[in-house]
Amino acid sequence: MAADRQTRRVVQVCEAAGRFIEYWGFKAIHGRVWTLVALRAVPLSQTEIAQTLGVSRSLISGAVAELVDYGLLRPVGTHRNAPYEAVMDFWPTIADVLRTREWMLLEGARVALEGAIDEAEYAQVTGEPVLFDVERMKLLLALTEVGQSLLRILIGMRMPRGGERFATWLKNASGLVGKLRRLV
Amino acid sequence: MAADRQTRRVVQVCEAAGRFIEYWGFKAIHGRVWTLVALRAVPLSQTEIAQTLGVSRSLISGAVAELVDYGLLRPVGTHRNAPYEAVMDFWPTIADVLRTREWMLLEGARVALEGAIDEAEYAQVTGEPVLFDVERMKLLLALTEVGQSLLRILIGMRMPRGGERFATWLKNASGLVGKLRRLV
DNA sequence: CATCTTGTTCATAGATGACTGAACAACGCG
DNA sequence: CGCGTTGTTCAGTCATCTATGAACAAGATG
Repeated sequence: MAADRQTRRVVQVCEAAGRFIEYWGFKAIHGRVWTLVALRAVPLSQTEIAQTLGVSRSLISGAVAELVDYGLLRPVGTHRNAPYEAVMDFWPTIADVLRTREWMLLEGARVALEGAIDEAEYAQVTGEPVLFDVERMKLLLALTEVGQSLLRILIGMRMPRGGERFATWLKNASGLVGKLRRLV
Repeated sequence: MAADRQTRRVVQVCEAAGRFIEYWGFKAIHGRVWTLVALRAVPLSQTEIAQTLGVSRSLISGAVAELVDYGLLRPVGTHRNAPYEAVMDFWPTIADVLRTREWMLLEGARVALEGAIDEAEYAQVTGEPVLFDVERMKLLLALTEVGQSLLRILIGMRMPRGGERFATWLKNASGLVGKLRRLV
């Protein structure tokens, strides 16, 4: 049946999206669920999602709750079993993840580096043996700071307001990449 | 003892680097080992690395072999137990990882999307019911293409040749981030 | 009210991956 | 040639994470 063929193709897309997003700190199931709901023309119930993706309802239950929490899925209607639709402008969520997780990682490295540099320079003045390369530590420190600058820029990127946000944002991003090519 | 204090600080840096790099497709142990060897002023034997980081020699053996394979560590001397020094310009390795892994992920998504779009458009012409939103599929397809353009740019970024490559590259990157801020 | 469907919770199975320790191999050195 | 040191290999442990199915709760529907 033609509908089956369409569904099979889209499930393949969902799985590709899941694999992709798995690298970016989310779970694969998040990518699969969001993609399916985003691409399906009508709002979907959890049972439909589970059947289409071929996984258990319990797995979907948790994943949907988390996606709603992230602001990437939204129930359409108020009653208990309201079906879900996808929120298309996912940039705020990405930015949030960048802010919390990646920032913490960089900040942790930066603080540790500063501590190590202080310790080594203290040894330098007191004439004790310096075991580590202070120059390189300072280079790595500068690297974390460049990373944090870059993160700040990405976090600050605003989604355009108004109707078809995602399409507009995509056009923006595309133009930006073009300019970037000329810079490099 | 002062040397102990320095070492403890640096091990903290190694652990922070490990946590950070874990998000980027490498193993945490790679980050820890490379950072330690990079920051230590003299080449290190595997035994020293294991003792300093507080892990088994077997773990270090595998990690070092992989890092040498990546081109991030290099034995200094030719004899069997030659100690290791760090290769500082790691950009070629990052670019390689981006090329292989991230590219494959994007490419998989792109191919799956094209298949799904074809299937849906075929249903459209034959007058069969179209279950999915072709417009959104095309938007996601455009997104993968923007992603691939960005990847191509990053992969193409060349490390400067000559003496202190890492410092120069860092300066380049820093300037680039500054320009990027003005673009956004 | 009884029943059916839908979503949630939880204990658990299964897979994956990091890490260890012991056994082993390859030297350098007395 | 033994002996000690260093690196490698491998089986097995432990923790983590995904996913399941059964039991349960909350409505809808008859």
